[in-house]
Amino acid sequence: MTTPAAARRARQLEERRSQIVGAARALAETEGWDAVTTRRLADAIEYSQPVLYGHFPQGRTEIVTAVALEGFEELASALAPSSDVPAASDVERVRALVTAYLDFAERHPATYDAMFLLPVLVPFASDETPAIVRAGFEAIADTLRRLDDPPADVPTTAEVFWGAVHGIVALRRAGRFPAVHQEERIETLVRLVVR
Amino acid sequence: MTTPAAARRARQLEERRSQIVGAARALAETEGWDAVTTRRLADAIEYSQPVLYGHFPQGRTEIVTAVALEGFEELASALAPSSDVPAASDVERVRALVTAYLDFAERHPATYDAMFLLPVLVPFASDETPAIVRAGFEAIADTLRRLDDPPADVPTTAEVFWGAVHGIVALRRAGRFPAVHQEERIETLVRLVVR
DNA sequence: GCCAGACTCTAGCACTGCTAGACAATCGCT
DNA sequence: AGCGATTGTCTAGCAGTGCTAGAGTCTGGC
Repeated sequence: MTTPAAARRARQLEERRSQIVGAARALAETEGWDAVTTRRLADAIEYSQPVLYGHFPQGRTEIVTAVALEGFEELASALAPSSDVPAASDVERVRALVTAYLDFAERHPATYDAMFLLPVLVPFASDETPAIVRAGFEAIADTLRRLDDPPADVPTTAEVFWGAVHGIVALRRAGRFPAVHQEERIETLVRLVVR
Repeated sequence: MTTPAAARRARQLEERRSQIVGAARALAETEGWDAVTTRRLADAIEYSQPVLYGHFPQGRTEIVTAVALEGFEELASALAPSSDVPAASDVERVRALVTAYLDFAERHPATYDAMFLLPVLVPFASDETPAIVRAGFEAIADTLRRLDDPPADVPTTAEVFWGAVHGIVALRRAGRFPAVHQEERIETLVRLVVR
């Protein structure tokens, strides 16, 4: 019994939901997550604050979560191509993977923070972990599996490798690393995994 | 012209300063940094809020910074022993380093956050970087230099290695890693660096 | 014992996330 | 077409945050 009016309303609701997520992400990328307040989000969508809670009953955290999930989707598609370039060598494939990851983190720093730093309502490392979130991990594991001399324990190696790349992003972003020498770091990391 | 009274006052001031830092750290470790509010800190030292700003003009961030600096001191002494166990093998020394680092992070999670996650008033990767902050990095670099087959570019390798260990801490702490398999991760990481 | 200066507190500002309750627009029905 | 109930939205406000101006008290050196 979905009347046309109800269908239109549902569409408008979905529209506005993605407006909220879009505004949150844009605001976070331009001014940082501290600037993403419920009042500014309400201003951005030209509604009052309580409207936000109609879409996201868990409040601000749930909005951050929505941005994070968008990010996981984009990261997965950014990493996917790296694993199946048939003509490439091991080193080239791993380098492509690392570069794609670091590029994503650098291009969308706030989104990356939502994915890996901020408190978020996604169950990680659990049975209910969304498939999209796993996809990035799988891309890393796949690349490792295709090495000429693959590691004995691929999942653990993938975790450690992922940690290493994330560590570079995190320490770099927090200013703990100098801005220069990023290429050397990439090359060093690649050579740790494949040789 | 320091009168006895002035000397006593200076001592009391120093005393109270470390009370503030101690209270901040204890509160952060037991209830998380969100619980470290200026009001609760004022309660802890039994003074009113403005007193905090007498000691730390830059406010809360400066207090977090003080905790971070304490942490860097402790991390440096935790890592120092690993590099100069003379009878040990490469693998043993690197494993000792990684284990000491991970132990520190696990025992003082909030302090670790202050050091590597939270915004802080320490200039990293600069000429004014405090010596204590550099010390941890030097411990890692030293261990690498003593390998039977040391890497060509020790500083860069130290950065990447540090990033890898930090990545494991960060992803584990944020719940992005499963709680188990930590030993396997350590062993995998050690074997990436020395073989 | 007095008085300047150091010290501390109260009270308040502007902001945060979030929500109860009043109000208005809209929809489905007769 | 117009009624009634539902849905949607807003205003106003709560309790909390970091931080600070200004009033008041206490203390040390003369």
